[in-house]
Parts: sequence; C-alpha cells; structure tokens
Amino acid sequence: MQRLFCSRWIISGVSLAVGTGIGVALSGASDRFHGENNLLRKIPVIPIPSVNAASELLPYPQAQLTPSKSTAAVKYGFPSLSHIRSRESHVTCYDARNRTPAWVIEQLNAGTLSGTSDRKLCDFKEDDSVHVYHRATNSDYRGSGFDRGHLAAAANHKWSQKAMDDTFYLSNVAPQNPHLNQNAWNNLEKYCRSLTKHYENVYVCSGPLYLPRQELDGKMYVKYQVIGKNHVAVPTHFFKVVILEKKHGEVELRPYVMPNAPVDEKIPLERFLVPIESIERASGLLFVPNILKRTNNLQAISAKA
DNA sequence: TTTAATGT
Repeated sequence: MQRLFCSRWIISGVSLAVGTGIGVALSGASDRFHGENNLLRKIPVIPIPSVNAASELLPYPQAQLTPSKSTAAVKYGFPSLSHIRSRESHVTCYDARNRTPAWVIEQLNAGTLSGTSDRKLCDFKEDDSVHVYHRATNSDYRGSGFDRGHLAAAANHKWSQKAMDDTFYLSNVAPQNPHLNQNAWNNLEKYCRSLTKHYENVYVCSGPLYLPRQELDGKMYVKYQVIGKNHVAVPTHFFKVVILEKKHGEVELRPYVMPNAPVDEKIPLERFLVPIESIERASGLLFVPNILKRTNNLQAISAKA
C-alpha cells in the first residue's frame, strides 16, 4: 500500500499535527484594517443571522432561552456558515479556502444509472451560490494542465438531465491529473456503477486529500499547487468511500485512495483500498459514524496488502 | 463507454 502512495507520502494521522506558524502568518493583518486601503470595508461579510441563531446551533436547549456572551459575539455575523449544498444528483460540502468540494456524496442504483441524459448537453459552470471570492471558474482550469475532475460522476446520473447538469457545477469539481481522471479514476467510477448490480444501493462519497510528505529537511509539509486567478487548490490525492447496502440492511465499506498523478490502470483497484480510519484522520471527516466499522473485514485485507 | 481539453 505504501508504495502506491509514493514512498514519502504519509497518510497516518500522527503526521497531521498543525504547525504553530499560523499565528506568525496572521500577525500584522490587523494593521491593514486601519491603513489607507480600509481593507475592512472590502472584506466579504456573510449576511448577519439573528443573534439567536448561534444558540440554535448549540446542542444545549437552555442556550435558546437565554442569549449568552457567545451569542453576542456574533452580532456582526459568522465568518462562515455551513457550506452544504443539496443538488439534484448529490449533496456537497464546499471548501471555500481551497475552492473545491470538501466532500460530495451521491446515491447510485439501477434507477440513477439509466436514462437518456446526454453529457454533450452539459457545460461546466461556476457555482453562483458560492461567494465570488471563493468561487472556482472555468478560466482557473483553462491551460492549467489539469482536468476538471467530477467528484459525483456525470454518468452516475443518467436518470435526469437536470441531475447530470448539476454534476457540472465547479463546486463538484477539483483539479485532477488528466491521466488519472481518464483512466484509473474513471475505472473506479465504472466499478462503483457495476456494484449496483449486486447491491440495492451504492452510496459514494468522494473528495480531495492534502497529505503531508517529508521534504529534504526531514520535516513534514503539506504542499500543493494552486491554479488560476482564484488559486484553486490541486489535491495531492483523492478518496472515494463506497458504502454498500445489502438487502438485509447490512452495510459494507470500501475506502479507496489514489494519488493525483498518473496511475497505471493495470493495477487492480483493490490495491487502492485503505483503512477507513486513514481517510478520516487525513480529511477531518467521519464516515457513517453510526455503524461499526472495526468489524469490516476489508480493513484486514488492506492492512495485509 | 466514459473521461476530458482543444480548436473552430
């Protein structure tokens, strides 16, 4: 398994500690607020919800009755809100900092795969629901050397032209190595579709990863390219967590990771299986938290690989 | 077949 990630890529959670440099990087920013440019006026502000909205987000019922100091703190708005979007074909959580999805989840079955929807009628499009400061555009990708790689695949949603159209929002897209996109990753997507022949429902959650690697000084760094005027982040890897629902309610997980680089499509897909925990640690996400994952025998298989 | 980008 290690070899498939390149020898120096590390996916273990131990290596994911955040450095202390961020305080240094941000110091001095406040001076700019008072400078001639009056930057504060240019800062995008998310519409201010009611002050009580903060208490509505808290899991403590009493907070709704008595606004506290912390609710007063957001008098001028939350710097961010949930970036979850519901589309015809998928649900996505947008990563505004990286201008890509954080994750995209979709449901596949025999029904979603059949229909007359035509990919030729679709065009990649900006997601207007994302603030212009955080939005990826087609021009960011043009000439970058990267494909606009779907996370929820177009061919998974032939059941409705609208559903297929929705997969072409750039909020469902990340910069992907063209060879990977058109070969090994495409094969993984086809494999997911084929699984609908054997399972009632196939849920697929896909997203980018930014894995740390050791540089020449022996220290760990997360390094990734950004493309275009909007600095769209180029993930180092992609994950795909396949959740298989059997007839009797039994659930099986198949978690895959591929590097965002050419991958020989002769390598069997099973070789890209990883423990679900490694994706969870690296991504900050948790998958199907309400089922027992430790009993998943596929983990044992990937651990042996 | 499904992925895309590129050039018109």
